[in-house]
Parts: sequence; structure tokens; C-alpha cells
Amino acid sequence: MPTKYDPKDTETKWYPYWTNGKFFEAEGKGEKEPFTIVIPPPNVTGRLHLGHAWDTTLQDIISRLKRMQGYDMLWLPGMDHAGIATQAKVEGKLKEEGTSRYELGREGFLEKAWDWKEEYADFIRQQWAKMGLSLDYSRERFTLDEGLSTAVREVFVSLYNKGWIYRGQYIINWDPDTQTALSDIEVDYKEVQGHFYHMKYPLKDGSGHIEVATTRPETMLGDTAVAVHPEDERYNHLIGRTVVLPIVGREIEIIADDYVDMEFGSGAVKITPAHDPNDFEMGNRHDLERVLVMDEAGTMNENAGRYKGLNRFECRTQLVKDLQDDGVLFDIEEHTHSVGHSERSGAVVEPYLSTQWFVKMKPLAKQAIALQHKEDKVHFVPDRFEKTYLHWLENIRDWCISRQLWWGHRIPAWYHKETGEMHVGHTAPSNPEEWEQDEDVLDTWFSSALWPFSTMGWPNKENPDFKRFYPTNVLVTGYDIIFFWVSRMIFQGLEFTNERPFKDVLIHGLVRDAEGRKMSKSLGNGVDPMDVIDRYGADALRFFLATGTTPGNDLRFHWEKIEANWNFANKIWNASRFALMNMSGLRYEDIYIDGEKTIADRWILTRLQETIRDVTRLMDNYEFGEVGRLLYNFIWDDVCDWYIEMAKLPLYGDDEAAKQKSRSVLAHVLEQTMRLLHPIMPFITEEIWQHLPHTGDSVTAASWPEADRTLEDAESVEDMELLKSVIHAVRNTRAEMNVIPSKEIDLQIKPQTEAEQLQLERGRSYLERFCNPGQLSIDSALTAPEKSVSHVLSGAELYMPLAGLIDLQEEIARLEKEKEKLDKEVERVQKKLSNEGFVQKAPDHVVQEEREKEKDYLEKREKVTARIQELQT
RNA sequence: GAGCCGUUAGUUCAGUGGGAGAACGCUUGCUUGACAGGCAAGAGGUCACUGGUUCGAAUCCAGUACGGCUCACCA
Repeated sequence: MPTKYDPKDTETKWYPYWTNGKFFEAEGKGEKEPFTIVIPPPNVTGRLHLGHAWDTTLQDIISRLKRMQGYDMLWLPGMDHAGIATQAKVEGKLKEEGTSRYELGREGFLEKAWDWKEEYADFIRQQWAKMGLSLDYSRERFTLDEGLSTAVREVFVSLYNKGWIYRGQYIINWDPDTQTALSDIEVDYKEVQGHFYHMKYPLKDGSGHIEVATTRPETMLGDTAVAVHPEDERYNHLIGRTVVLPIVGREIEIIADDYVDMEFGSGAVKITPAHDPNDFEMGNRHDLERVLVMDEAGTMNENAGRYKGLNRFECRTQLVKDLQDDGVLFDIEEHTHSVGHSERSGAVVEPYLSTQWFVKMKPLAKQAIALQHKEDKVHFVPDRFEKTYLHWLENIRDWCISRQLWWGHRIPAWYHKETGEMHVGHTAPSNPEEWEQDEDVLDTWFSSALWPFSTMGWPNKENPDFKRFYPTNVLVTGYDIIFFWVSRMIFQGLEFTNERPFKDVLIHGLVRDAEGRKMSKSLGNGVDPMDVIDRYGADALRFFLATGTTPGNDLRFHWEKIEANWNFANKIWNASRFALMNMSGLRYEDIYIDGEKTIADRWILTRLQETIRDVTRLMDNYEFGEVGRLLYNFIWDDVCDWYIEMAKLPLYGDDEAAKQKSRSVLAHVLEQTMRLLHPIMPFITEEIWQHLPHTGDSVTAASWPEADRTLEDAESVEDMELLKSVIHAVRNTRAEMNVIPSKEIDLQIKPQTEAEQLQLERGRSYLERFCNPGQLSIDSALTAPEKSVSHVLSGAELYMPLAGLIDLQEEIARLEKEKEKLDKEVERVQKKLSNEGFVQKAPDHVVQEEREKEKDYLEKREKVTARIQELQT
């Protein structure tokens, strides 16, 4: 084994071993209890980012843990066709090739899109492999594959028949760049510095005008009314009168509606029912005409008169100029307002009158809300996200699900060419030549919403996987897609399987750069997880992702942290190297840890049991950050800095039996530790586990450690405490006095009682190794030698005669400082104990602890004081 | 406008009723038979602020300030 850990060798070796050995494939039958996770399917558009790496690392930790705990673990992989995003990418590629989807036609385009999908799916699988994810590829699914398409049609038809899916003409969010409708949540609102345009619309009879204002002047071409508040005294007399719409010349009425805010602007509003959701509503109430003034590309149409052919922004510029010239537009105000942008294309979203398909959300939301009051609700971790989720559900509006794209699930609706009659069903009507299928496809999220059950064979409820693995146990995802995905899976799951689709939802945050900024293409601050792996290994990246935060919080990326985690891997590597160099062929069946053991052996075994218990508990609570810290400190501090150093005593000694025992303990501790760490750092733990004495084919398939109380030993812990405090004091003195470790110094220890006397005698060999004393005496009758440094410990006093090195005044000063510290402690404890409220009301064990502390501090202070006096005389 | 989160060592973050923690960074020393990407010893914090509850608050409650996020409105 090389002295330096090289993750490349290790990490390329084990993944094929695991997949060839089918360690990640769920059994799908048998006695084991199933445990299920479905991956949030990444888009087939391209590269995985650090967010994916984080998300999947968390899932892999759970999956590997559960597999080791004896569950029939299914972690189901898959990808999402990602309609708009993928279509845009494929179209971009076609453009480079000098063609377009229109030239290829629908069929030809879809062929290209499927080619793209195959290529990128492969790429994504390679990235998963580099991450070390324990996915069951035998069950991989794709949102557009046949089974999932069946599920989509089943859901669509079912909701349609129930009246919960409908088609109609409404104002929707239109993206003029990609030329498709969007749902409400696919619109990002951004504060934009715009203008507020004030206009005068003349009354028809020439008796004056009414002032209106708008941020989108081009919509005035589609105005069909002006509205005022019915109780607005300024305008009462104008209600019912007619104004002439400037430029257009259309006569429109002044109507009254209490939607109008009298305080805002002039108190009069121009109404454009075809281009604004509120105006649309008002139009319905007052039976107003709807005049659409632009086409699907955002280009002004024939209703815009002489502006026809200009795009919406050019039109705005020209129209403002013309209106100013006419004196209609008399004021332009600076105005910041939020403007909707397409989440995908970034285009300014146009509220647009259009015929689309919708899901009626109220009844579905109602069921989902009701679920959260029941025992078998979805548990959000951390639970504050349940509030976010419920708030959204309570205020939900109908979901626009049709998209004007080709890459997706085509809407299963057919229209009769002659009669216009509509047919909705799983298949086309029997005489297909007379019918035309709806051109549009469904929102990608419509199929993603079915993911937890459509991937398992639903709507065939007899599918063995569906019966065994659904509902799933936990879903892991970022808070940014609670609305897009989590909520939709819940209401669809409830509606179609009568069950929550997952018991827990583990929510994590976003990965940010070192300055806390979101990683984005435009900032160029993104980090490719594959680069991180190439430089430091997947284990280092995974450890970073697992331990950086607590659930629900964002994570800042720092290269230094990744590097530190590589150091950790290297530490593990070298500790194992040491162990293996000293195993001398120990076999798994030779490991024997019962019977007589050293203090160090008993202590590390005790610490191991504690660690097993804590790690298991924390894992179950998804507290991976704590798990990481615990294992880091156990391995680095307890195993490496203390245990291995102490075990060198027997290992380098002559006592064969003692050697053999320490080998056993060391092998056992490391083997168990590799199991504990395996879910987080699968590669290095497999590599080391395979080198160590072991049984079985892979640590992946090893059982999860269980704490064994018979291996816990309180005496060893107490011994270690005292020994550590002595060693610590000696090292401290050596450092202060500049006495290098290789130089011997005499050491005199005065135990307080016989118990401590025995403890120190038991640990004598350790003290000799760690303190390098010339002479070591342990004697309760000791008196302090002249010119010595002294330390007062709990249970013992320590003297180091350092004549020639010691400066008496400095030593006195040091002890004075020590005394001051003790004074403070004594004061604090006594203040507490003299408080009657405390003694009466605090739990007994707390009071008892304080009393013991008081005793200890008082004794120490007394000894320190005595020592100071000695030195002063 | 409503809601949520954060504010703890130089930095990044844990801790969530009983003596302030980790990692990295910093200082000093060390070729100690696994590791110098290591070992050892240190320095460093009125736990944002103000009240309250409590025998006891970094921890619970209310409010304030600053930073951030989400939703809604925006003619």
C-alpha cells in the first residue's frame, strides 16, 4: 500500500465490482422488509451539478445504510424528459446543423430528440457511477417510456372523466420565445425598473377625458373598457358614458367595478381582457369583448392596426411616441414593478388569452391538506417546510398543463375534423382518419408527479414492485422544488393510490459558492462535481456534502473543505496501513476480542460501542452532519491519536498473546468503523475493508454494526481519563519549558487515594511510553521536590523536577493564574449551590454534580495554594 | 403586505434549558519504527441587541436591528 491515498485507483475499481455483483439490485421478493427511494429524475439535458451531487449523496447514504441494516433496499434511478429544456437544447443543435424542427417535422424531430436522450442518459449514468451511487439500474425508468406514458394517459383520462381536467380559454402565462404556455410556478418575478405611462382617453361627446395609466402601453390597443370604482365620487357621473380609444378609434364604455382601487393612480383603469388576468375576470363580469393584439411570437397582429408586424417592445416604443405626439400620453413616470420571466427561456412572460388544458386544483389540494391532519401524513424534515407546502396548497390556482411543444406526452384528446367533437381516451377513436389529435403535450411535471408509482408499474396495481415497494419511504430533494414536484406527487399519489407516495420528505438547500451566491452559468461560479472528484475523489466530495450543514440549510462550497476531507481519507488510509502492517496474516476467524484485554483495548471497544449507538441514532434522524463529525473525531482522535499509539506497546513488544489480542481488537475496530463510514465514503471503506480480515464479498453487503454492551467497560474509561490528564499535563509542561519529547525528564505522581494509585499503576507502561520519563514514581507519600513544575489534577498531583530550566517566579505566576481560574470556578459553583431555588428545584443529579465539582475545585485550589506557598518560602 | 430562515472563534458551520464546540486558518515546538497533506502544545468568543419566563437562557417566549429566502400585490 502506498503511503499516500490515491482515490483514482480505488474509485474506478469498485463501482464495476458492485454493479457486476448486483449488490445494488433489490430482491423484489422474500422475507426482508422493503425500503424504497426513488431518485428525483435529473433532466436529460446534460451535466449534473453540485445540487444533484448533494441530493444523490444523501439518498445513497440512506440506501447503503438500509441495505446494511437488512432491508430489501430499492433505490430506483431514472431521468426526466424535461420538455421545454430538452426541446430547446435539441433545437439549438438542429440550428447548428442548419435545419429546424419545422423542416424535420414532428416525427423527424422526435427521432432527433430520442437520439439526444440516449446520448445524455449514458453521460448521466457515468456521472452517477463516479459518485458511487448504489442505484438499481435493472429498474431504471424514463418519464417518456411506455409504462410511464400509460400512467400519464390513465391519470389524464381519469381526471377528465371526473371533471377535474378541463379545456378552456383563459389568460395564461405565455412565453413568446419558446412559444408555449407556462404554469404559474414556471414564472419568475423580478423587480424591473420600468415606466408608468399616464394617458387621457377622450369622452365621445367631447366633454372632456378620463385619465388612465399603464406599464404596458401596447395593450391599450386591446382595451375594451375603462373601469372606475362604483363609489368613487370623482367618476360617478361618467359611469356608463363612452370614450373613444385613441389611435384605434374604438368606442368603449366606462364601467363600475369594485375591484378598482380608488387610491391607486387616477382611480380609473383601462381594461384589456385579452392581455391581463384581472381584466379578463372583469371582462367576464361585464361581458366585455376580448381583443387580442399580438400573436404567439409576441408580434402585433391585425388588431394592432398600423403597428401590425412590430414585436411587442418595438410597438411600445413607437406607440408611446405616437401617443405623446397626439397629446394622449402626457406623463411618463419611473416605476419599479415586478415582471414575470420564463423560468426556462428568460423571456418576459406575456399574460395571454389562449385555449389550454387545466387541472382543477381545489379538490386535489383539499385531499392533500386533509392528509396532513392524519396519522399517516407526509413528514417533512425539517418540519417547517410543511408550512410552506400547506400555504401553497391553500392558495393554489388551477394548473395549466398543456404545452405547445413536441417533446412530451401528447394530450390524449382528439377533435373530429367535421363536427369539432372532442374525444378523450387512452386511444384514438375507432375511425382515426376522421379525427385529429391535440397538437400539444403535457407539462413535464404532470408526468413527474406520478414518478413514485408510475415507475413501479402503476396503473397495474398487481405489479409486484408496486405492491412491494410503494409507497416509498423517503424522498430527498431541495426546497426549491417543493411546489413543482413534491406537492404534485402528494396530491396525485393520494388521488390515484389512496396513499401518500412517501412517508418522509428530506429537504436540503442549495449549494452556493464561497461567497454565498447561487451558482449560475451567468456568474460563471459553478463547480462541476466531476472536477472535484477528479481532484480529490468522490469520497471527499461526499463527506463534504454530507457534513456541511443541517437539514434544510444551504451549503457553501469551499475547496479547502474538500481538501480537508481528502486529508481525512488519507488519515484513514494510513491508519489502515499501520494496522495491516501489523496484522501478520490475521484471519477473520482468528479475531478474538473476548477475555483479558489492555486498558486501551477495553477503552476503544467502549468508545466503539458508543459511536455505533450514536451514529445509528443520528442516521435514523437524517443528521448526517453529526454522523460525519462523530466518525471524524472517533477515527482521528480516539483511534489514531490514542488507540493506535497505545496499541504500539503490545504490537512492538514480545508478548505474543498480547500482540495477538491487540491485532484482533485493532482489526475488529477498523472493520466495524469501515462499516459505519461506508454509507458516506463507500470507496475507501470498501478498499480497506477488502484488505482487512473480513467475511463476505463486499462491505456493501455487510451488516450494520450493533452496539454490544458486554464490550463496554467503565473502568477503562476512568483509567483513560486519568492517564490522559497526566499525559496532557506533561506534554503541556514540555512545550512550555521547551523540553523536546526525546529528552527524558523525571516524573513524580502523587495519587490522591488508593484507587488512583491502582489506576496509575495499571497505566504505568502507557505513561512511560507517552511521557518519556527518566524516572517515574507513583507514590501517595510524595512531597514536592524543590524546583519542580507541578500540576494539580483531579485525583493526583504531578511534579516534574526541572532544576536548571525552571524559573521560580514564572512557575509561581503560572500557579497563581491556575488559582485564579479555580477561584472563579469555585465562586460560580458556590453561588449556584447557595441559591436555595437551585438546590430545591433543580434535578437531584444536577445538584449532585455541582456538589462534586465544588469538592474537586476546592481540593485542587487548596493544593495549588499550598504549592504556591511552598515555592514562596 | 404575509410567512420562513439566519445572526456563536479570523472563516465555514455544529450545539437548542444546567460548566462555550469542530474543521480550516493562525502561533510555537517536533525527521516520535501509519501518515510532515503528520504529531504535540497554544492563542482566539459580553453566543446581534432589548425585555420576559425560569432556581438557571447561546438554548424557550416577545420585540428590535441587520442579512437572506418564499409567496401575494403591483392599472
